[in-house]
Amino acid sequence: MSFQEPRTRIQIKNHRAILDAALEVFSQLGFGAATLDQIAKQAGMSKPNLLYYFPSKEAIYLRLLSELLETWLDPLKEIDPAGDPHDEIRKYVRGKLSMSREYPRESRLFAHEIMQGAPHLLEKLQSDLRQMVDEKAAVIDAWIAQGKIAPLDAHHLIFSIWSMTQHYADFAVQVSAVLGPDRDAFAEAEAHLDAVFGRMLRV
Amino acid sequence: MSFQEPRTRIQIKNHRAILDAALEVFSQLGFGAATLDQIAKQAGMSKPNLLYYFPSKEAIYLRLLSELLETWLDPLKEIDPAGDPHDEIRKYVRGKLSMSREYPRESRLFAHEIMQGAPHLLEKLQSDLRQMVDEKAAVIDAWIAQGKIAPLDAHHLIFSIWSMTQHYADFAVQVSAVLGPDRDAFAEAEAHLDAVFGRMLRV
DNA sequence: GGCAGTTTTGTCCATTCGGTCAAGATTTTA
DNA sequence: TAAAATCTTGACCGAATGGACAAAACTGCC
Repeated sequence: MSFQEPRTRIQIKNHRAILDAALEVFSQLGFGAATLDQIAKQAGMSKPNLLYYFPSKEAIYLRLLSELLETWLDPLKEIDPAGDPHDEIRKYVRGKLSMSREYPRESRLFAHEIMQGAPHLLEKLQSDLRQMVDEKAAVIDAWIAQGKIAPLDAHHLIFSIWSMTQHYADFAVQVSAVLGPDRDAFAEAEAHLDAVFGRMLRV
Repeated sequence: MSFQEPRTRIQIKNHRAILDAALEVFSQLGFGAATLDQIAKQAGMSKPNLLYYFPSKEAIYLRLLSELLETWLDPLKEIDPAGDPHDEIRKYVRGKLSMSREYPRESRLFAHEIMQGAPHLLEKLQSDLRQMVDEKAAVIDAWIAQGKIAPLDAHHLIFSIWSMTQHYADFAVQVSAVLGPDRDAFAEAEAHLDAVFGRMLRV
């Protein structure tokens, strides 16, 4: 038996432990290379017990993905067409960078899924994500038409924000290898990205 | 028996076929999730035959990685301290974007390795890569000190170039899902990045 | 304290994994 | 053309994998 909705105290605790452990393992190895034994060990329980709460490895993965996509889109939704263009975009950049710092595992899980061709997510990307991006790109285009920010391709501007911010989560190992152990990558990144987007958007 | 250096015509052909097939499979699934059967099938030969040319799965992977790192660093090496700062940096950006377009599999292979903690590459990153980046960052800092380009953190500027260009290879599926099938992501990216770095570097 | 329901795990299973080996097929060489 | 060297593969191995199952341990309730 497995559970659509955890009810008892124990179920809630173990559900959380499993999803957290699975996030840890999947985000490092990707779906294919991760094993149930690793996840069970990380969650501090036996493999059969883990399968008492979730019907399969894929079910755990899908649960993580579906929870993730919403969280991932939230900062984009908050871009306010009525706000100050520079503030709104820089707020979005800061929000995405914060997510890379606070939720690097989620970022890497997402990156693994995309790099493998997004087998479980492609449809959502083509519908939900595309619609949201188109909508916000239209807002940016309107700001450009009003001369409030510099003329840039709105879709690619969004890609640039995604890539520069997620880089600090997905490639954290490389970043710290290059910067050395004494520099605070995220603190520096915040100042850097503030400067970069300030220059980029100024008319 | 396996071969340090392929000699005969057949060895050369099969070596190439195996490395190409392995690149295809590893770049999509990462090392752990890829299987020798998949690689052998992709290379059009039996698994034992594949293992006649390489001693192990890891040996194939390591060969790919070691060839890759040099290729990957080459464009950075070509930044010329004596050249025009704007030209040199924009040439580098264009070079990296071209590599994402022409060698997306190599880009994704590298990304997989880094995201898993760079188990086979960490030392090289901390020595070779770090040294090369420090060297070129010093060149950029000198340009900034001379007032030739805008004052930005040189290391993070390099990270920004890496992330924005590699994004079009590593997240190609997402990019095309968002842009739709009719837009040419790479052509647009070239114009976009030209505009972005033009604005970013202008004093 | 005892009973029903819940939670946990030891044991097992079929499949797939990376890799071996010996025998056969093919190519090269003399 | 025939021996020598190279190339190829079917059959196989032990280990690890995702998952099944039934028995045991634990929990909450009367």
